Amino acid sequence: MIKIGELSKVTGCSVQTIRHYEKEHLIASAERSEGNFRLYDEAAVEQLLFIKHCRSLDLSVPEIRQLLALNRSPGAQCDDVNRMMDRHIEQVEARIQELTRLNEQLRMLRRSCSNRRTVEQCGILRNLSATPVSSG
Amino acid sequence: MIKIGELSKVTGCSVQTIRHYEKEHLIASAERSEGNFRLYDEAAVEQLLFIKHCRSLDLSVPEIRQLLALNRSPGAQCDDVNRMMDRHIEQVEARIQELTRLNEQLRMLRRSCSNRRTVEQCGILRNLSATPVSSG
DNA sequence: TATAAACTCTATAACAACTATAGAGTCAAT
DNA sequence: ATTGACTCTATAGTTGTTATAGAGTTTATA
Repeated sequence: MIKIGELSKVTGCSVQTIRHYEKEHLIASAERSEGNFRLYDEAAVEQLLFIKHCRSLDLSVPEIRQLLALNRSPGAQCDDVNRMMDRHIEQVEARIQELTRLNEQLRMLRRSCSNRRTVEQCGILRNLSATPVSSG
Repeated sequence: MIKIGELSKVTGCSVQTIRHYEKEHLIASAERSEGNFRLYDEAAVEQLLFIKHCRSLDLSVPEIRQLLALNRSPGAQCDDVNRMMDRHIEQVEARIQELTRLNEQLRMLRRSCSNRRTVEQCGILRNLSATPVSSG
C-alpha cells in the first residue's frame, strides 16, 4: 500500500488531482491509515492510469465516469462506448475546423500590418474595428 | 441613448456579458438614467463590436485590454500589436497540431472496436487500460 | 527526547469567460 | 392598481485542475 505522494509520482497525476478525482467519484474513496492518510494498492494505480489516458484524449470527467461504469459491467454491449467515441471524435474534428478558420482569419489580419507604423495606421486595429467577417 | 437590452440586440452580446465586460473594465462604466439604468451611445456599440470581433478570434480579455489601450494612444508604434498577433497565431497553430494528433489517436482507438461485442472484448476499453502512447 | 523536515489532511479560493439565478427595483401600458 | 417587460446587484455555477491556509502525522536527525 502506498500513500498519495507515491501514487502521484507513479502515475504523473498531481496529489490535488487525485484527491479531486476522489471527490468527483472517478476513483473510489481510498482506505485510510491510522493517521488518516490515504492508502492505495496496485488496482488504484491502474485505474488512475486509465483515467489519465482518457484525459489525455480530452474525454470529459462525465464521459470517463460512464466508461468506468461500462468497464465494471462486462456483460454490457459496447455500442455505448462506440457512440461516445464517435461523438467525441466529431467534437474534436469540429474544433479543428473552427481553429483552422480562425487561423486563416488571424493570418489575414496579421498581413494587414507591417512593423514600424504608428497604431493610427495599423491595419490590424483598423480591421478589428470593422464589422467581423461572417463565419460562413 | 439606448439601454442594455437594446445594446445586446444590436451587438449580439448577452446582457450579462456586457455587464461582465464593464466589471472587467473592458468597456467604460456606462452613464445611468434617473432610474439607474445603463445608457449607451453609438461609440459604445462600436467598442463592443471591436471586443466581440477580438473574442471571435479567441483573443483573451487581457489581450483585448492591451489592444484597446494601444488604440487609445495613437502615437505608439504598433510593434506590440504585431507581437501579440504573432504569439496568438502560434498558440492557435499549436492547439491545432495538438488536436490533430489527438484525433489520430482517437480514430485509431475507435477502429479497435466494432459494435455488438460485450465490453469484455471491447478493444477501446482494453486499449485505454494499457499504458498511454507517448506523445512524441 | 526534542524538533525539524517532509509529508498529509480538510476546506476554500483562484483560474477564464462567461451563464444562470434570486430578489428587488423601474417603467410603460392597461 | 396592476401586469409584464425590462433592469439592477450580488452571488453561485460551469470545467478540470492548481494554489493556499492552517492543522495534523510521520520520519529522520541532534
